[in-house]
Amino acid sequence: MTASPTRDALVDAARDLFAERGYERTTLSQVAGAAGVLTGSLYHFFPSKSKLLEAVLESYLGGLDPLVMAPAFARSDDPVEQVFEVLADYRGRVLSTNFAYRCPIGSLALEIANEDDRACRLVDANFSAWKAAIRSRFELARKRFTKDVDTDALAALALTVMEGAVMQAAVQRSIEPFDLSISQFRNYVNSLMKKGSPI
Amino acid sequence: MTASPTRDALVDAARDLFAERGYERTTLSQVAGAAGVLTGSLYHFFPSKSKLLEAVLESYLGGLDPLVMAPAFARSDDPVEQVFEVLADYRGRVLSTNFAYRCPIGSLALEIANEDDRACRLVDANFSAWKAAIRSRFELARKRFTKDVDTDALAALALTVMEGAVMQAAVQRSIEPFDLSISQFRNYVNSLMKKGSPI
DNA sequence: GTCTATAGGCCGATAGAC
DNA sequence: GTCTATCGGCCTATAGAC
Repeated sequence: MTASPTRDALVDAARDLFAERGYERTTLSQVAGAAGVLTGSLYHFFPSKSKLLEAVLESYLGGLDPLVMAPAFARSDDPVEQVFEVLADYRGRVLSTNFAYRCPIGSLALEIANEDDRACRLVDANFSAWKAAIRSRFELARKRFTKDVDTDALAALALTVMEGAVMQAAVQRSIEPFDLSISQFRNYVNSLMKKGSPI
Repeated sequence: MTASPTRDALVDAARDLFAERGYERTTLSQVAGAAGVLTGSLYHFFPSKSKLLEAVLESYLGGLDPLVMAPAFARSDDPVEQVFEVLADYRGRVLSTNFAYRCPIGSLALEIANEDDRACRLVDANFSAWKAAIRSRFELARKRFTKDVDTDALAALALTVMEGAVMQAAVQRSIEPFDLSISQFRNYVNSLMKKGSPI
């Protein structure tokens, strides 16, 4: 809401700590400390830990297009390939964190489901926006599919595959299950496309 | 290890509470209370909360075949259909819990990753056993696939799809993203099989 | 093996000076 | 808006009687 450097620093710190350690394990004094203030100041901006979580989820929503989609889309002119560039970026996050990466939205989703309705709705908004961005790519490629493709279902599967693949890579501390899953998804998308217009 | 009614009750209670509320949100007095004892007794069997978590994950491992795979496998003689019966059971859990169901192993995976090495390895063991059971079904159907199918990759994708689909259903409080994802997975598996031997 | 009782610490949140 | 100081509570874990 308000543009305040302290507020921004608090949200940034909370976002990083929630992603690294989870919501419940992160204490407000850790958040305040990482932002360079004390908890008294934190409560000036956020009346509760839960409201801070909502601000973090809103920040993810705002960062989706500029930080997740746009950089991947920029690396290819082929809309279908753009989808796989997004997935390739997740692969890069898994590797660059030495398999510590977990999707922060997915992790929060499972941690707070049935506990925090407002936050859950914001997770839903993040998922919906993610799928809408991916779906738009498949829509652009509609002419190259052999049949009428359900781009809604394809986008849901893309998110499903990303979440499941990232989760398995983290547990196994190996990129193998990620690559196996994505390669199968690619096979499937290829199977839907006319020959001569491979991805 | 030791067969003790109290110990069993503690593990059962912990399993249910961890699944419902997560590991961090569950307190040991809740676990003890649900098992009908006090925390002093809990510490007779488990020297720490982390060791109780390990016992829970071992109990999931022991329950995988009799509770997850066998009932689904029993409903069909077709090994490929058996895979989809397993997924259908997850669908049933999502619906019967009014969308509160989240895969307890996947939830623990994301909650404890990078926090508890021993527990993480047990999550890995659960995932590996799940994939091995599914892979064995695809192996039994090997003759019906058109090409040499990578059953390892297919099993990894099956777990990926289950985890991602269950997660989305919980967030969206709707079965739609689950069904969309599974229907796409079924399309893919069908596309790998010889015509005249559909699932 | 189960109990009572409690240690010791950290947490979310608040009050109020500046 | 940021600080100091602290409340009240709950947590994991322990000690020791029975």
